[in-house]
Amino acid sequence: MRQVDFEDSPGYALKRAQTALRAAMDAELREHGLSVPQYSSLELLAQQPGLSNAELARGAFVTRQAMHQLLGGLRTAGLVTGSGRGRDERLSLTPAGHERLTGASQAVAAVEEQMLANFSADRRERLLADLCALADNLTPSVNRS
Amino acid sequence: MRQVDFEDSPGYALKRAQTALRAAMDAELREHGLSVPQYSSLELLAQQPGLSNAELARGAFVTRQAMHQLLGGLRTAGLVTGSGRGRDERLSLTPAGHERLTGASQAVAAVEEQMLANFSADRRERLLADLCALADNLTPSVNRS
DNA sequence: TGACGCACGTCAAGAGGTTGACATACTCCT
DNA sequence: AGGAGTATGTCAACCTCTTGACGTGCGTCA
Repeated sequence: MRQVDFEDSPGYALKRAQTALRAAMDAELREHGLSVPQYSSLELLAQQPGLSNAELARGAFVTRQAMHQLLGGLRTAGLVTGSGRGRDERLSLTPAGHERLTGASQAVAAVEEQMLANFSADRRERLLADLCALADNLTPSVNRS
Repeated sequence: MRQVDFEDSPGYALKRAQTALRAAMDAELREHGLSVPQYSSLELLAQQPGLSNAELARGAFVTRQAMHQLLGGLRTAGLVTGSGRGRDERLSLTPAGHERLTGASQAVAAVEEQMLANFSADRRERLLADLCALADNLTPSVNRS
């Protein structure tokens, strides 16, 4: 039972790679007490403090609603805090959030390194550019500010 | 508000591309009355008739249980049928299943073509190989039969 | 042959996400 | 200034997939 030919489908390969990455990240992050979406939110907030709920949701590729309840968990865990009320609340990481993130971030970096094993710097750069091109080709409606 | 630097993360780019592809496929397949997992199952079965529930589940990157109930829908829709009982049931597409798939398959091919717009044959081939390498690097435990 | 391990099919329960809806606030356009 | 369109926060209901568990059939090894 070997693959036939749909392995040649870029869509299938994309899904396969993403699924594998997700599983690997999930396994590593579990030891840090974080889920993948939680980690993503923390990383996003660390690099772009002051984001709102909706902005964070877009960055993590989930709906506002999903991010809303996800943030609830991160708040009660003391990893994320926010200043401002309602619509213009600006979110940021707590010291505990930063600390938790550093460990998790290293673990994720290790996973990415494993994923890119044997990839030269050139190849990595080219792959990154290609992936961005794929996404851009599929979302032409995005406004160019 | 432009991306900072985590856009350089291959993991993030991968997720972004996969999310965009999923959304585009979902929009196209909706017009054919199929969800993405349903289409994936049909495509898988068309290329590898005689698969079992569990094999199909692995190919579609979901659990046996999810595939089980997914198949329920496809069966009642008359798109999939099976011969054999219980454990060694062999699944295959009905004529209606094949017909439904051909239309959907064209739509998906169009989406993939859009995704790969401006990609030369060389670049496509290289990208495909790279994606497979990513997945393989993350799943070293896979047996080589 | 009997026991162990393992994959499968399947049922039930739970977590996590999405869609839908509503009220509010900001922006643009006339 | 006013009104339409749009983005946001938030509540509720729903849906899909996962995790957990159970019984069963098949292979392997002592």
